[in-house]
Amino acid sequence: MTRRLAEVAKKVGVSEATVSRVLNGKPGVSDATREAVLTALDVLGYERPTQLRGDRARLVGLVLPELQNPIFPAFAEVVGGALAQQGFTSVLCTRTVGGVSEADYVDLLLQQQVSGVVFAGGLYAQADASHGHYELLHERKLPTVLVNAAVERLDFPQVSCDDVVAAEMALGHVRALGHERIGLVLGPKDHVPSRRKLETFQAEGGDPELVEHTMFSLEGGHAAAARLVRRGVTAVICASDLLALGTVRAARRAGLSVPGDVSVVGFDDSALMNCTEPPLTTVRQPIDAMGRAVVDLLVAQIDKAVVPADELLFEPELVVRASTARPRA
Amino acid sequence: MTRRLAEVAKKVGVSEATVSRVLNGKPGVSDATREAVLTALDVLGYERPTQLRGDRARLVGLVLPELQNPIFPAFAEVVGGALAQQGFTSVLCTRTVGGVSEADYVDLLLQQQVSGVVFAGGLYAQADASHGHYELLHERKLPTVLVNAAVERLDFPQVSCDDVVAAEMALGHVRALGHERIGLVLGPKDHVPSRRKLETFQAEGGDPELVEHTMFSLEGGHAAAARLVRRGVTAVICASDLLALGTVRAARRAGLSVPGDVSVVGFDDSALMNCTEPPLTTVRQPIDAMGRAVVDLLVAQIDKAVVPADELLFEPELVVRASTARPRA
DNA sequence: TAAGCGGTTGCAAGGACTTGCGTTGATAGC
DNA sequence: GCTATCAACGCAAGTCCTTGCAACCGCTTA
Repeated sequence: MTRRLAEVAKKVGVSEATVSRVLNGKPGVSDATREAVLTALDVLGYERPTQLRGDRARLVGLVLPELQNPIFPAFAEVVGGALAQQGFTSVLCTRTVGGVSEADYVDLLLQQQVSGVVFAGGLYAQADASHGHYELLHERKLPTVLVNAAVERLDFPQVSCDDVVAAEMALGHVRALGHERIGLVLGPKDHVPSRRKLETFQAEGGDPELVEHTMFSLEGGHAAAARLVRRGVTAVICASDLLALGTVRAARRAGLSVPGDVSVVGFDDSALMNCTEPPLTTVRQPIDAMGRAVVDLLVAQIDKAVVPADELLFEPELVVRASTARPRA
Repeated sequence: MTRRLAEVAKKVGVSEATVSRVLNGKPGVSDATREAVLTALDVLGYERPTQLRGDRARLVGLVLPELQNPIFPAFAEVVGGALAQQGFTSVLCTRTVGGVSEADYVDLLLQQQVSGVVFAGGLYAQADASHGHYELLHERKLPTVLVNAAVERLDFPQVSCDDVVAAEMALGHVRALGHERIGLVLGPKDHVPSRRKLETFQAEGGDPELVEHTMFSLEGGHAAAARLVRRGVTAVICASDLLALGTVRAARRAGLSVPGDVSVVGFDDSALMNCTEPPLTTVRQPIDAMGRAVVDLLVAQIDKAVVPADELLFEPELVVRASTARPRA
């Protein structure tokens, strides 16, 4: 970058002093000259100083694990919209196959000078995964909010859907219908919300033999539920709607009808779940309220307010549709 | 920023020379010292030079209009995954209610020094909207690919699903079943893919009286289809799966069955459309192939290759499920 | 133990950038 | 037509940053 000022000055036909003033936003330069200098800077391939790029860089990182499950795009829309109203722009980062790790995204977001970061259903949810990058955020004092999981050691504010209540609701619903042999399809073993649902399931007397862990996808649900169906469950509670749809498919593949032979309960109430066959009974996460809480917590931190590193628990809501019914007598 | 080097040097306990070397990425500094200097820089609130932020800033902007329609998150996953394999990180930008405009996103992405931009179903699709920001991209010679629309005046490479073939397939399918009174539910009037479908519909002898424009949402489809149903159509072709689901709902609200009384054809074949009631007959966009083509075109541009500003047309595929049938005699 | 060697760091000269001040030129007022 | 005024800009001194060179340190080798 030797002789940057000299080169630009020569190109524009002004003195180095003038170029220097433009680059530092100093007064005493006409608009026309300022514009000419900046243009020459771009033409010559130099980078403009940050403050001249307009300081609209009010960016917030939004880190999601995937986009397949419709709950994540839906959540991104809620949070993105609420942030936009506060004058922030959200940058959506998704881990994809063969893609970028969460730690990489944290590096990236730090480099981009984001004002804050929101993690939803990310690695942090997996208790066994590396947490080094969270500590990095903590050191840098970057405003952060975690959604639907807990990292106990770190002091981040958290927003979650109450998994205990969710599991109780689902279990209570199918038991009230008369089911006794009830299966549970969960995400990976180190996924905290799944772990919490499992604990509640067992505390409420659910059969630990009828619990399956799998990946969060329709196919994963299919495989896990197939095992449960073979063991004669009459109801299956799932940790996501996609798992529930996989469960419906597994039951049908086994020649059973839903809800005639097997009742299925989902979790999330993501979009279109009232258009499915059968319309899915599910436990709704209040993502609107949660999203707004996330943004409030984040903006408060950005405004230097002291935010307690508590976990805000939101009450889910049971949405009864047509995938659950009384068991066959 | 007076005495930056001196201040940092004093804090770390080294000479200004060493700090200078670190800031310029020069060799001859131990890793420990380098780290200490960078940490001090952060602590003192100075900004790291761009090249030290890891030159992994191989960012690509991915601008989508919304995330409600599952086709957009799906597309984002395909493109994001393919980009990740090439070592790029995608930044997903979504316009949301009360949110950021496409022009704002372009500014933002330029500021973040992205390597390229992909627009899908964005403003550019709307022929009447402002295109100033596309010209800006063109001036800066920033690699850009447009998906599913045309901006004739600008020389951007484009990747699209062939709307002519899509409309012919859908129309041919319902006509082969014996339908004659066929409605068409499209997006906004200035949405280019909708416009192309309309032209094909008319060229193939479709009735212009049975065409409705609406917003791209389930509710929009419901409202538009309700008007068509009142006019006695026996089949409805829709410009997206969400519109099709809205159409199914409108038909049922009118006391008609699908496909018994009304056949419905969607467009996109987004996820879960085989789980709906009824499973939706739809025209599949080959988003995998399209996504890979987008990435190829973009990476070629980034690698300074000359890419023709053509429109690559991808053939859609008719997926017949259970929302279409012969009309009642 | 001393010499050799490679990696790390400070010194200081030289170069790049900044800034106070003076000059220029345009405009307006007398 | 003359001059006061002021914005815009260049000059050059001063400040800050960069870099070649040499000193230093720890390690290996004779």
